[in-house]
Amino acid sequence: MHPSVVTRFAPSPTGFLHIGGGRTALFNWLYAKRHGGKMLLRIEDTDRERSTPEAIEAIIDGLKWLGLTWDGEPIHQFARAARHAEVARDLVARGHAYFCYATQEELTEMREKARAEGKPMRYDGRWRDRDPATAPPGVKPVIRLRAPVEGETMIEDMVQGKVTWSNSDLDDLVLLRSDGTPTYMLAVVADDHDMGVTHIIRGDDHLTNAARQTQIYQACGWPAPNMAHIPLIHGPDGAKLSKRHGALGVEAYRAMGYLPAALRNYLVRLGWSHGDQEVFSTEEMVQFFDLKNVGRSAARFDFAKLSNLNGIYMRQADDRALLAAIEEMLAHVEGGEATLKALQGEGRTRLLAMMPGLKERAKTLVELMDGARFLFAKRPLTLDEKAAALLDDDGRKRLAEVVAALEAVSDWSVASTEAAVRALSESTGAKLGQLAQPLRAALTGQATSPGIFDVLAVLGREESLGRLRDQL
RNA sequence: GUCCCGUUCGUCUAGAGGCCUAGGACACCAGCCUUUCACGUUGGCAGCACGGGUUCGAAUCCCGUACGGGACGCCA
Repeated sequence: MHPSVVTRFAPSPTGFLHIGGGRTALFNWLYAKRHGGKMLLRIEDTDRERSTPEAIEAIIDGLKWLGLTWDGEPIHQFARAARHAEVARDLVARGHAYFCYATQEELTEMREKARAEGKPMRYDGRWRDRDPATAPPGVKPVIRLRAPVEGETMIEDMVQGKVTWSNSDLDDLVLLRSDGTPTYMLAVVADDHDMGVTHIIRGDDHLTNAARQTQIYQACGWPAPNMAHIPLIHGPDGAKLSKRHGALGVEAYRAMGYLPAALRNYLVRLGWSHGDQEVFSTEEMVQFFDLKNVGRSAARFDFAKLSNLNGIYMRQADDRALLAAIEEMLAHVEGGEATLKALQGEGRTRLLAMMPGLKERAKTLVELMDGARFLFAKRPLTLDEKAAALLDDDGRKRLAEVVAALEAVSDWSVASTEAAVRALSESTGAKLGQLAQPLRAALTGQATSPGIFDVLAVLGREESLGRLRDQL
């Protein structure tokens, strides 16, 4: 165990926080918490063309919603450009890097030639040992790493194990662009070093980068942090998660009515396991999380399992907390304002009262609100197909009997209405279901709902009887 | 194409040579419970990619094949 663990989540602000990034953040957060360390947040915005303030905001918003916190202020990588350039120049001064004047055309040529020969694309090192005095006029150079040409580069990855590359497969990468800005490779190494990062936990799409970054660490004379390359999350079709495959931002999951705790639980089990345990409180996750139990193969995203977990979390949730989550969801969903408005006053009271019955029957907050629609509906209700079928001639006849029985009830409650309907069932010989279903249809406009006597109680005597008479 | 990584039920996974007649969860199917739907509960279906080794013994170790994925930028 390390005395003080420092992890970091380092997204590039070119879009929202997608689900894979969310899991990477979660793993970093858990690992830091588990070891009593810190998780830093670094915005990798050195790509000035594609980085946007909106994306930064979306990422931060996403992390907050997911309940993942970081220590200190977010670090903006671009702000450290001067430091990066300094590291690059120092490397040149010490002979570990050099100026390269090759043009884009020359590079393209090299790439095509390599492809034609079936070799990996690599810069041929034409400026590696050339005298900068022979540089063509007017060409601004880049700084490239003078990478070792012989031997191997090896990393001891905490998830992938020992991984080695032949140095002959790795070329002299660019550290500093011709405009003086750092490349990702340089910036990452310099920042992780300067920030005191002890553990780099990131997607395994960075595995090959790890080799090149290791070479930079070596050139700088810095010890490389521990690394853990976690497998990616794939779409349902097994291919890389892309926008086309529904690589949604975490805020999309909020809008779909998932609870952050459920999403965290789902995400942590993608690639990580603790025996047969499926449901983890946040405390348990922190207590048990370990890189040792992270697998090496990619996982597919499965909405069915997420929904199942979400249902479990919803059923366990406190009614008021659920209401708060619903309001947060509505604030982020199109057309949510209208429902939000309906949740003032009476509507709010009704929803809260009906919550135990509703949360039992929904897997997402959206489903829950769908099932709650009848609470806000105005008379006369429009019936859906199944409800209409329940109120055929026979159904209406029974409904009339039920109405008569209920009209006799004065102290309106779950118990009293149930007693009245049960008594009717006994005296007429009708099964309870034969009375309850028409009742449900008339009261809710649907064939399914929470317990019908609960509905009666929540709606109240006047509204209930009104809705029933509307259907006679 | 080159390099790297992977492959246990449809999906997520347990499994560190005998405890495996391969376990759990989701999904699916059937039964029970029941005023509907859910919940709960009982049972069922279903998997070690393939081929060679090593070993008394392999899902577990080694090699190969196939398939999948990732990376090959003056993007991150």
